[in-house]
Amino acid sequence: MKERQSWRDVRDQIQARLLNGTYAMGDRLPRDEDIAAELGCARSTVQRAMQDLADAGRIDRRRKGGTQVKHSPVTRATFDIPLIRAEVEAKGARYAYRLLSRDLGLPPPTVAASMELPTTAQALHVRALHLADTRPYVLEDRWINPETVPEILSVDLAAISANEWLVRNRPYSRFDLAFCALRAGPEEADLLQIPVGEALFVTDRTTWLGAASITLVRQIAVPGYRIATRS
Amino acid sequence: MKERQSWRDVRDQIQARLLNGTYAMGDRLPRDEDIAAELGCARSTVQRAMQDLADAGRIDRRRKGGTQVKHSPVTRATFDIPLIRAEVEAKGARYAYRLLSRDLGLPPPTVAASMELPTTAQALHVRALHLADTRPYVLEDRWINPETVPEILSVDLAAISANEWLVRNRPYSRFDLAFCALRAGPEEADLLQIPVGEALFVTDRTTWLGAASITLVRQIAVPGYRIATRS
DNA sequence: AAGTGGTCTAGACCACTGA
DNA sequence: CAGTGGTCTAGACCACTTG
Repeated sequence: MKERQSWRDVRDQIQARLLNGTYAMGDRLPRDEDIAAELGCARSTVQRAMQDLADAGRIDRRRKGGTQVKHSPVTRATFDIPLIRAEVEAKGARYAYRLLSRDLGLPPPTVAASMELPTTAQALHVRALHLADTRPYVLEDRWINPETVPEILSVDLAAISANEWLVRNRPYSRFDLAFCALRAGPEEADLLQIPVGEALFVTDRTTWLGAASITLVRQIAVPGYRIATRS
Repeated sequence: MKERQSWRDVRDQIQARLLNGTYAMGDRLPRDEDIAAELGCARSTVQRAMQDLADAGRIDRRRKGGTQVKHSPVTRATFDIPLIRAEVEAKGARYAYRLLSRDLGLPPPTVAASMELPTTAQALHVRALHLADTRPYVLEDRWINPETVPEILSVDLAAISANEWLVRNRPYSRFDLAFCALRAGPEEADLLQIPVGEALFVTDRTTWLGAASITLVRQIAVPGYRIATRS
């Protein structure tokens, strides 16, 4: 008779109560132990379910203070950011890559600051174009920290993209990511073969190995590019 | 002497091995039980740590198949999407809201399809402007399913934004979210008080209550808008 | 059929924090 | 200082998947 309950079942039951108003906004929920007794499972199962709801931003939990329904639930969304090669191939197109430039030099102050480089430190500046079926797809502008990744200086970046080399050879421990929109200037328009003034989707990323920056990259996608939560 | 280990400690130790090459790409890791014995903790602690690494897209786990280091780690990023009011106020600006239009009518086919509405079903169409210190900040174009949320028809949407009313009165159980970039046409330019052709950051969201759609909304932000992973 | 991850349980103790 | 969430442990059994 007694059904076995997974923590996901418990979470769904509690979520149903959040939705149907049994637990309304601002309410304090019963103690985990009481809910466990009511639902006929162990307290740790309730705890796991509650942790999930808290991670999703729907409840607040505090020791001694108990569990409360949030007044303004935060919307928290997770995106998978694929390798560009994988993304292109998933669309059934042929992936190609073209190195535009590769120079060792002094990065601009904003870049140096984002990567936490000394002001006198040089970095490897790489510009490249990713193509889908010979049509431009993403324009990439990257700085690489040669202190963290000295091997990169001897890699043939015309043969393999910096992105893929890094992913395969230098796993990161942490990264920052941001999205914004950018108006195409003459240079972007020329390289992406689009009219000046088109709206472009931009991804900025900095990756770190411990406290040391690995690379900072701006990827500029063609008009129409779109990124969605994974279903 | 024996330190107590949290699953986060265990995760960090395993991650260190992924970074320093002890476990290289494609390698198979020892069984959870062996790692637990080696690190001096319970198997469930290792299991929790491994689950976290798997969630982050760095390892693959299969029953009987064991745990393997991924060849192409997936980058998985989490964003907090705030209420616009909260976002504006967090920047120290005064939030205001202006209703532009409110009509019951037949949504265009793309909207009806996204919301899974019957082709003959009417929906509430709301257009509104969010302002920061009297300057336009976000332009919102929204369709609301009156089957799911009949009360919305009698709400004074000039007094409270549909967004906030929904958040406070009709929690969702699921949502889809997508980002893209859009070139400002004459209408957006006029309403946001910007030049035609500026690049705008667009957020599209559909929310659901169970299998029924609640609302579909497109939010168009002023130039310079940026969204970043939470640190 | 056997090996490995997935999860639950019961109990214990810890760590906050509000009264 | 007492109440509540946070986490660990040891053991058990389940579920998948590979050989």
